[in-house]
Amino acid sequence: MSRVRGQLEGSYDPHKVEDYVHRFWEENRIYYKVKDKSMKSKKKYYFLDGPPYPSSSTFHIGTAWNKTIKDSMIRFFRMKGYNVWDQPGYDTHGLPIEVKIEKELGLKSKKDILKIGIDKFVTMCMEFAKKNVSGLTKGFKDLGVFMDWENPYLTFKNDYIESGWWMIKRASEEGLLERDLLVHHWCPRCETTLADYEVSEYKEIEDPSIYVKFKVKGQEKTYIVIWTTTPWTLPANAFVMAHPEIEYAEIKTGNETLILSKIRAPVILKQAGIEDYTVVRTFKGIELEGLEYEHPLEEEVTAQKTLKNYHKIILAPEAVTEHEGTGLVHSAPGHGDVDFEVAKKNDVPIISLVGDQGNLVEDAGKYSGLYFRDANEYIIDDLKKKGAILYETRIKHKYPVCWRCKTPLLLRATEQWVIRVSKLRDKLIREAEAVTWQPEWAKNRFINLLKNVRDWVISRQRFWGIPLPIWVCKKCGHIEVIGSRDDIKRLGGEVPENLHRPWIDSVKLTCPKCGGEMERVKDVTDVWFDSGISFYASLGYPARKELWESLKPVDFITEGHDQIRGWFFSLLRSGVITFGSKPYNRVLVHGFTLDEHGFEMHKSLGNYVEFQEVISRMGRDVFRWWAMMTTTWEDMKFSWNGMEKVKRDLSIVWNVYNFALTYMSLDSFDPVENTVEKYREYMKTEDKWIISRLNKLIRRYEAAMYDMKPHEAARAIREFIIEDVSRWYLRLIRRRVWVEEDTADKRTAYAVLYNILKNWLVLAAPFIPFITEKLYQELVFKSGEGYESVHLESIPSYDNESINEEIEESMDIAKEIIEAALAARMKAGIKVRRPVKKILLSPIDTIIASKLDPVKHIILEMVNAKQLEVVSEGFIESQMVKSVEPNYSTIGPEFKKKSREIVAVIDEKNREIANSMVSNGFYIVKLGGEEIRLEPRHVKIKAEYPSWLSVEAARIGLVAIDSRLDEAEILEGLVRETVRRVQFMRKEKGLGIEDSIKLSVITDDPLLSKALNTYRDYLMREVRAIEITDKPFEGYRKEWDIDGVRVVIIIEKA
RNA sequence: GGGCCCGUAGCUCAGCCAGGUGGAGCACCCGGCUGAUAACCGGGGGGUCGGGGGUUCGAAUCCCCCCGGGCCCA
Repeated sequence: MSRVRGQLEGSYDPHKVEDYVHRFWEENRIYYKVKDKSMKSKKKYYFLDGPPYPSSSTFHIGTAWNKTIKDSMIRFFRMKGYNVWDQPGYDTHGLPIEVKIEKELGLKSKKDILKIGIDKFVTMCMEFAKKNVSGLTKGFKDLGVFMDWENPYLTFKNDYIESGWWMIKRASEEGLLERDLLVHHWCPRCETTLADYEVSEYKEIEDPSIYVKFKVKGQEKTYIVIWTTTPWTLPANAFVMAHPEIEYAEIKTGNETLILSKIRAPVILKQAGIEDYTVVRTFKGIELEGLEYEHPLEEEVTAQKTLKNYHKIILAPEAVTEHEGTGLVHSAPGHGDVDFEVAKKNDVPIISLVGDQGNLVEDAGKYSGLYFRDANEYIIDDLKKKGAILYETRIKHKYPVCWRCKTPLLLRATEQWVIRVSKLRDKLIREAEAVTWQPEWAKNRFINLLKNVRDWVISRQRFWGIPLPIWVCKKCGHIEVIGSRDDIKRLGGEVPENLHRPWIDSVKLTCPKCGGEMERVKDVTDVWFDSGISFYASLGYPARKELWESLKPVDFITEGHDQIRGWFFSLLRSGVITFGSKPYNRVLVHGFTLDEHGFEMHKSLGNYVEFQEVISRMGRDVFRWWAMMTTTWEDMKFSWNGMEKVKRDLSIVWNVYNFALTYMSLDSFDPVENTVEKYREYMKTEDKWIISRLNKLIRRYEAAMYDMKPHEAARAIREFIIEDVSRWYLRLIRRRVWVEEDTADKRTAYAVLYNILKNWLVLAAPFIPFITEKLYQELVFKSGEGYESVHLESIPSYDNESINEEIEESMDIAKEIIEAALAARMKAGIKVRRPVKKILLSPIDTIIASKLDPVKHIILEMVNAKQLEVVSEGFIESQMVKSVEPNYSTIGPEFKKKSREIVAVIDEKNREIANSMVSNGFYIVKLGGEEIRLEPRHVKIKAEYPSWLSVEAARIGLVAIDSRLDEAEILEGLVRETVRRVQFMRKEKGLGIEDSIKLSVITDDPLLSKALNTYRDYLMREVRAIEITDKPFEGYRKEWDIDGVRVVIIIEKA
């Protein structure tokens, strides 16, 4: 037989609960059972984890939020009957880990790495990643995240690398893969290119700022003026850029003519100390197109032999502004990104005159061998000698430096491998349009990014990453892109045990074209490559096809809004390259975690909070529920205060279940036997009401979860358990469950309470898995029903029939009336324990009166009144008593000496005067035979309710309490005061609620004696007394004062 | 410099999409209740709804500009 027999010890202690639940899950292998159940379903749900980067073994609060959102969603869909794919992942390659290892080993440059050996370096990177992966996994498990932690996808695994190769092969098959010369930031000390996202650090640095004259070809003493802060790029100058719309000026200074921006000219000339000049003419930049010039260093620089053929003005609005410079921009396509783009469009050769270590190359002629920044002074010197400098100064500005060694970077053209993603732009946009985004604005933001999509440079000159699967024939230059380990074998290569560098570097293939030896390109891929392919690579595709075939496409992903440009984009890009379609269907964007004031959390700012501290101060459920209640896609301001609130809420939840358990256990309530259906006919309004509320909750909750608004679901479950159950339903059924006898009414309350509490646990389980498990064990599983774990339950479906709008409306009205009536009682100074005779209600609408019937008993009990009377509109107001006060400021001046007597009359005949003023508008005072007419201006008319009527205005009308107490009410009040005191003493003595007592109440007060007599049975039942006397006996004795009446109470356990 | 998001009571946040007398919790003060009790309920004070302008009979809500914070890009 099943019956409730659970117990909760003490008050809510998150750590005790969570430790217990962790042990329970562990010992009973609950995760595996949940997973087994889920796997039996045919409804697939492919969730894909955005892999965190394991640069440390602990995580940020934001990461905890991220995983909590995922866990809650996964748990919901499992409990909804889906077969959820829940593999977590880690993004393990890349520079950040390389740097950590370099620091650990004290390495300063790329050369140092080569010195100790790539094999040793890469092995250490892998060990470092593994160590942190296991640390992070431990933390996520601790947070209660139910994912497949035994089988995470790790991007450094051979299988994963092989899946990556396949995509590059696909890109190559689609004609998207190319080797190209590209301008990128370069660190001359580390000897490597830096990806855009790595160029993030800037330093205040001093540089020359020079205005240089280039002589216009075929015109005497006429010059265009350019401005630069990097004189070392001048040897590589190819052309000059101008803006077609900007106004330029031709200016005569002495015997020279200068051409530059009209707006900038006065500023620059003033700086240069030239005051005597005339503006010959002004014109639009478009007129400058094609104007040829001579470079002042044509003789010094070897490369200028080629470049001089391109020296002319090219229109390039994207490169020119009027805010600084001269409106004419010197362009060195090998050392500037815009320059590079413009050069390509105009078929200008890309010539870079700086080598790997930052020294100018042979083609730089006179300057070859100089370090690029040192070359500045020599170049300026030469320009001066040639009279090519208009003006020279120095400026301080922000200049990008290497984030590792702080060396100033330079822009340089190098050969890189590129995937021509820009060719896929339209397809990317079309596919992105078909994705469901929450919130809506994320989609717009995403599409806008796609409109400006750029080609993808995938090669990096690094070590710890997926090696580029590209081999080049040393003999004929033929290129082979490898898509798998089998491809290596096919081309006569031997597959190394570890596919990373350096082992893969020594794999030689045989050229299928000429039979020559092929060598691998030394590069690895951009880190974004790794996580972007996770949608299929995590499943082992294409080596193993079935899994991806059966799971595709991804049903749900969620990450922070920085990943709109990051992972969401790289996934889509990879999806379109490989399969020509979007890899995911639904995206939920979440916010960032900021400090209490809305600023970024940073260890250096001192506002960083360790997640471990959150766990130890608040507990896992507290954090989870708090985080899940903040609007998912907005930034979350960290708040201890906010979590305190949630902790309190959880403590209320604990108390609610404790209440239920206490009484149900006491009465051996059998939840299997006593179902809600069985007691439907006994249900009172409050029962039907809470069931209606529950079904509405389920409806709202389910809609929110399917709509990817988990915060709405998390808030809804709070609202229900705190407001509807704890603050209302429980108060209403208290008296029903306190009854000692086994009544249908009590069983009905139990059946309903059990039902809503059990269902609530199931709904809340995805968010707060620990406390719900504990309470489920106590309330449900120990009662001999349900499943082994709450997480094996199914989300209940709602029943429209049970949603009863009429009852909910009635209850809302009842709440209003009760609230107003209690306020009215307070004004009258009558404690709730003392019954009152009557509540008067004067509703604003007759419909309200018609809805009172089902809730009348609730109103009467909560207000402790005997009667509820609906009165007509205006009735309560009509009870008002009018009175007047003399208005001295009018009486005095008008009546002078008679004033005193008139005031006396006003005082004496107050009511009469007031009524006359209201009905006639005046009052005649007879004073010593004289008739004096009092006008309204002489008095202040006041209207007040009589003292026995206490009135409170509510939205639904006026509510009043008739506070005149008869003896009957007084007696009853006295008994309730006595009951209260006995209960207090029982509690003090530590008696259980089921214990019976012997009771003595001794008093001299005749009224109390009478009360005790009259309500003897009631008193005995309330305090579970089996005997009552007015004689003293040995027991727990206490003297009390009940509103001035002395009474001695003695109790003893029977 | 550009795009997107956020700004509401001392604090944390609903309300904004769909315009109609600004809400909740915490904290503070006052009162009550009492076998959920280190809990709970009621009342009170507390607001230029970031600032300014516009649309409208009416704006926290819609539009524009500015300020502060966040993300992404240049």
